Amino acid sequence: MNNSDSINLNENFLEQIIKNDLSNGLDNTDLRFRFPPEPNGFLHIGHAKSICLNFGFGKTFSAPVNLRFDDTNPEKESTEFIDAIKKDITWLGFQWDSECYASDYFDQLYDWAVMLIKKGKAYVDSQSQEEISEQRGVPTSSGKKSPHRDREVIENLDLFEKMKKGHFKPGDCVLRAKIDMSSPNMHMRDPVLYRIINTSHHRTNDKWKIYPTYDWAHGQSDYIEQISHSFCTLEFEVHRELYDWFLQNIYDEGKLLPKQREFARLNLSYTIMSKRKLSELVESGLVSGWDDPRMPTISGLRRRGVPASAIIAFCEKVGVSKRENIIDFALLDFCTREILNKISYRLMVVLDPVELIIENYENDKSENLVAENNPEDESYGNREITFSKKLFIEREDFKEEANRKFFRLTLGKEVRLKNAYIIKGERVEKDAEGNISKIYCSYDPKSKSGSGSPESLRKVKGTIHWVDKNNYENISVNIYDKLFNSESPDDDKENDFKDSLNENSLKTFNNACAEKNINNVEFDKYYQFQRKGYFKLDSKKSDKIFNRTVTLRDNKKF
RNA sequence: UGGCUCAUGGUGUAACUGGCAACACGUCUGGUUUUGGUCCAGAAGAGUCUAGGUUCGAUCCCUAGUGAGCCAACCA
Repeated sequence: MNNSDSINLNENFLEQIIKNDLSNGLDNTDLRFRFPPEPNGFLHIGHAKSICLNFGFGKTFSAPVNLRFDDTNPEKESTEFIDAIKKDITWLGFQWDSECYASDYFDQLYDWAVMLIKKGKAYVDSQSQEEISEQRGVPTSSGKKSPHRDREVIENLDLFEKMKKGHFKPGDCVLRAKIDMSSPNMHMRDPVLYRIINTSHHRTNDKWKIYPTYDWAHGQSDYIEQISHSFCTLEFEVHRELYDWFLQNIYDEGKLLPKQREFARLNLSYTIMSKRKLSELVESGLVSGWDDPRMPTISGLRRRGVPASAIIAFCEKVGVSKRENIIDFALLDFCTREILNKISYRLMVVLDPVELIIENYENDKSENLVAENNPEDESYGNREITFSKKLFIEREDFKEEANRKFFRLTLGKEVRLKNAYIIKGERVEKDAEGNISKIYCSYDPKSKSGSGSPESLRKVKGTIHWVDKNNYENISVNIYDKLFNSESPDDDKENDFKDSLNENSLKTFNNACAEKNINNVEFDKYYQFQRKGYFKLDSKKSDKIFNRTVTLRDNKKF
């Protein structure tokens, strides 16, 4: 039995719905799913949940999954987003069956609208948006009928034709379904099917002056593609009655009727998932772009160094239900570390260097030492690092005096230099401000790592990393922290979500010192800077800028 | 003056559809360890929102209440 095939021991309620339909006569070959993003922004981790869900069903039931762009609003959409979305889904490792666009169905949608008019189930309303909104009323009491509700079919047909041909300005009139102005469901109070928009569409250009609304386009697109199960998030639950009403009115005998079902969207602690708000961060320059490593976008996580497999594992662990939820970001970190621990190459890098001088080491001597590339996997092999009298160590790895919980370098105590020798702190030198500028130590020449000597086997209380001062490379390192201070910035109705932005979410170390092997790093590989966390090259262009993906798990107690 | 949905350890999901609540993250102990990582062993933490009801038996079914979310864009 293959582990990866046995992850989902418990099936979620959506899978139960599918299986139930199957046992009630639906043929397995009728199964078809879809992922329907609007191309008005980049995909985020919440979309990843939906992608894993739909494409996951595609895999478990051997059914096709369409990628459908819900491009019904040219004022907000663009091809830039289409390309980004396709890239992200591909990177996650999923393949769609057909690449579809709601805009491909505009002609069919128009014909169906005409059909509804002829059946007396749709009419052109020439009132203002304000008037329509006012008549719709409030959920707690019934609405009022539009004065145009009972226009003749011929007049409606003529008006709708003119809307299409551009005889009217935006806002002059809309096409509405004639349903029930007293329904307790606001979406059934004569919803709008078409509105006039004078904006060129990224795919149909200037062909259309009228565009279908979400409600009129989505279910019908599902129907055209013969999607068996249309899964969406909870906020669309109240749309379902309308979804079904439309389908009943256009449905052909013998064809499959798509079924909409809803699940709870994903929320991650200390970040936001609203595309509108993410877009605001990008446009205001508060982050460097949609792929800023602090963003919860798929592209941001990718740039930060989170592998696709970690995102998928995360989505599996999160589960699917109808409960409002806030997932602890620690779960994402866990999934990331679990993967990275196994696949990352180890290197030694000192982020905040202070000089260490070994007093009893020969002045001009230099030696080559051996280090493992990945203690989790021998096949990663070893590498050579150089060692000499002067080194850099991490500033925070030394304290003149420390309690016994401090396992690093102090005066008079021994500590091991990773892959090298055991040293003892002797004295420090300080600058005019009192900051430590040099640390002097002595080493035990017989304690060389891997030598097998009794001295090398001696137990010392700690091991620290280091870099040879005579042979290192200078790099820049971006350290990230959570983007927001509030656990749930989306939920704060009182304050602007930007008020809780964490000003310290990015800290850059420009003087980090890395062992020379840093020159061999590859863009598509993952690295661990030992004791400092997992790191990823920021871009293909620069080989000197690294982003910290996540820290190592930390149990220190001092 | 409404409709729909949800309610299980700190967090997220389970519970063979009625048989005294399981898994993961997190937390805490201890062991191993040349990364305070990994790995290994173990612990604490909910009696399932409340009140009734059905039943031999309720997390599960029913009723009422409470709390939370969604719905009044020509956004999706």
